[in-house]
Amino acid sequence: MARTTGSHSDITGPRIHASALTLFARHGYAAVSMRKIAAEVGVQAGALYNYTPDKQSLLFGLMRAHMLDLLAARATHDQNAPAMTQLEQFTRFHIRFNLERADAVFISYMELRNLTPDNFATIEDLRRGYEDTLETVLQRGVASKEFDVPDPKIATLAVIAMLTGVGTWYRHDGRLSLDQVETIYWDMVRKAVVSGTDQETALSPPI
Amino acid sequence: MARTTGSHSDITGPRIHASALTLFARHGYAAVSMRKIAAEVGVQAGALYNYTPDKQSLLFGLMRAHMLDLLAARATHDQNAPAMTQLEQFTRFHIRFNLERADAVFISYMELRNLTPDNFATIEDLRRGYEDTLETVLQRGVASKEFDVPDPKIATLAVIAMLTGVGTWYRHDGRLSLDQVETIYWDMVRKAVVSGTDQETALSPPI
DNA sequence: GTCTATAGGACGATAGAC
DNA sequence: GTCTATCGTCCTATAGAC
Repeated sequence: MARTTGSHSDITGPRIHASALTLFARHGYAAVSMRKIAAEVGVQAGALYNYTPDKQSLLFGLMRAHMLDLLAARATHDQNAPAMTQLEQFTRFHIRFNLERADAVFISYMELRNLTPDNFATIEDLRRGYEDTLETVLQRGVASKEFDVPDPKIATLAVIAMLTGVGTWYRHDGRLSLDQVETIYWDMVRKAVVSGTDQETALSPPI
Repeated sequence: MARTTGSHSDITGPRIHASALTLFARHGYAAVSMRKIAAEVGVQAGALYNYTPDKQSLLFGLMRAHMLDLLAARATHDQNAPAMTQLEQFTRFHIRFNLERADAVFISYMELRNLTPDNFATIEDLRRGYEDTLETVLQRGVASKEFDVPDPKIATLAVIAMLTGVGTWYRHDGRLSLDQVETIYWDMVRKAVVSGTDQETALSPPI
């Protein structure tokens, strides 16, 4: 340690991404300077430009990598299981995956407005692809009569918003284990999409 | 119009708040300079300091005013109605109020990290006060057996996250009216907090 | 690949004229 | 109450030495 010059390409790149991720999540993209990222990594600001053409590309790269990770993990799930099984899997997966990557999730939501239009469109496409995997499950559950939702698209957005919200309050040293949290949310998600108890269910009467 | 100097205290103050609200929501607090706010208002940057001691106070004032508005509107609701009635009222109120103030809602959530610690604590207290009004409804509904939720605190956060999420996609010229959206969400909220249909309800067995 | 140095500009906030 | 002018600082990105 304590060397002040030399070649470090193998480790500097990942360290830049890790530091940028943490700092962007904590203070916001616009509030974090390239100098601060460099200081966290332990290099001078100019050295960052060996790894990224500019600050915008650094943000976009972090968000894109996160979305691709999310889609890749989601793609491993069985898409032929019963809709109820798939919905539980999605619920538990979304909570757990997002809590494990709280910084990336936070950035991918909060910093959308700091993307250039092209980059924004790319991230939005990826996000919509993820949402579509849930919407498909809900549609199939409606078709099989496992679920009863008046509007699968809105139900998709509602479920994802509810689950993503866990990230705003969950603490690993809190009173509930991750599994308990998953179970509580799964209970609410399941009830929300199945048939109601016939009290004032005025929506989507059977045709 | 087109006068370049003079006294405008009656209108400049509100215009500064309105411009700051819009710009902060669109680009983020850190990305908006005092010069840009001044340009939007139609004054020079120095003039802003007749109305706010600094940029931080401007942000804090917007967030505080929004939270006080929210709490004042919520305080007008009947707190002795049946829990089911109160929950429907909260659901529709939260969606409608937040959609009518999309910029303020967005800022009050996204810019928390740009508040000084003292200001952050103040806003957090106000936010918790609002959440408590819903948690109280859920607790009363559990006591009266109208609701069946294993953890009212988590259900509170889950419901609020789900409802606030409407702001990320709702457009006034979209395919659904505000009332339709409220009804769809109320259907999901109601079902999520009442008793399930006895399939795998392993949580909180009756004592 | 990292350094130092710097170009060229924007930033928050203040001072003093009117 | 608003203006012009400015202080001192910070910014992104680049150039050239090693």
